[in-house]
Amino acid sequence: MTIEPHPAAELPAERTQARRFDKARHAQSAALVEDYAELIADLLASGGEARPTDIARRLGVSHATAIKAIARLKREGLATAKPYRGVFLTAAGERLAERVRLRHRLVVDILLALGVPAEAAEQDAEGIEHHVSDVALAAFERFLDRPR
Amino acid sequence: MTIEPHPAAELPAERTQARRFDKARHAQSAALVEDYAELIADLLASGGEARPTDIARRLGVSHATAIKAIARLKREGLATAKPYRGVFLTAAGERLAERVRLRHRLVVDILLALGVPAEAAEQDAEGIEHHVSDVALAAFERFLDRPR
DNA sequence: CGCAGAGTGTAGCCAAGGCTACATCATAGG
DNA sequence: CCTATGATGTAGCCTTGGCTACACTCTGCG
Repeated sequence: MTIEPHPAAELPAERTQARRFDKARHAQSAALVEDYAELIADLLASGGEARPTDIARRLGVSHATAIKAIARLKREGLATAKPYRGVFLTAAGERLAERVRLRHRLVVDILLALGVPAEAAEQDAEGIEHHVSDVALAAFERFLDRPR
Repeated sequence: MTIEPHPAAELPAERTQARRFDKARHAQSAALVEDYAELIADLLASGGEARPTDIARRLGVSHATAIKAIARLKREGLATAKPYRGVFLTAAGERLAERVRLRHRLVVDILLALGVPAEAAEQDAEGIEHHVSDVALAAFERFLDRPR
């Protein structure tokens, strides 16, 4: 019975921890949009075209799943797509993609700097990047700039 | 092997990337179980008791949600709980909790070593820890052991 | 020119992980 | 001892992100 059921006894530590988990859950929701934006930007840059099937194949999901996600990007004003034409990013979408791309690189570089093998670094970065705060990113940059 | 829609055109890079996303999605699913196991272990260690309501409050979810998750832990052989008694961990559950605890600490320590402020380190670790591979953890350990 | 087949889109299903609302249990105080 | 109240458990709903199945376009080639 460590916990008081009373009102005033709300431990701040408890609330802090709860808020942390809450943020982590929210980050998880943003991750999908970020991944799509980054991938679409990548496809547009390299191949010149971003088609739902390509996106789906790269992400390892069905094309239907990709199309649903693309619809979400459109709803959020990040992408545009007319039926049977490719997908494109709005200005906001490109800004997001760029931020994500930079963050991804930075996370990979940090992992490499810590001695993580390249393949593992790429793999882990895919999951980690969505949970790195701006504050941490800034720290990463400082760390890489000023080498050991 | 999975289904090739068209034989020769399957780029390995594409499959590699798809597999990475797939792993990240799987990690996300394991995260919930890990968080609960760690928290239950923590409550048992400090308070001596892990009650659904406490768990829910700490994680910032409703007690019903916590109870559902606890049921999952039971299904997976990680926890035991009899109605209206607290929750306990099986041997497997404790092993998991211990691994998670160590990993959490290691991630926080790495973030601190990189110059991330303490509060941000704790926050970010909550999300990051579930995506750090064993290979990366080993690298983190080496990095911390041999100080710059 | 027309059509086969790949690409695209739609519909409907599922599981997971949230929630609220309600019902049941356990227990501490009066 | 018995009841009020907080803790616990159950039911049912919602949303998200997967999937398959099916229908519709587009287009290159015969």
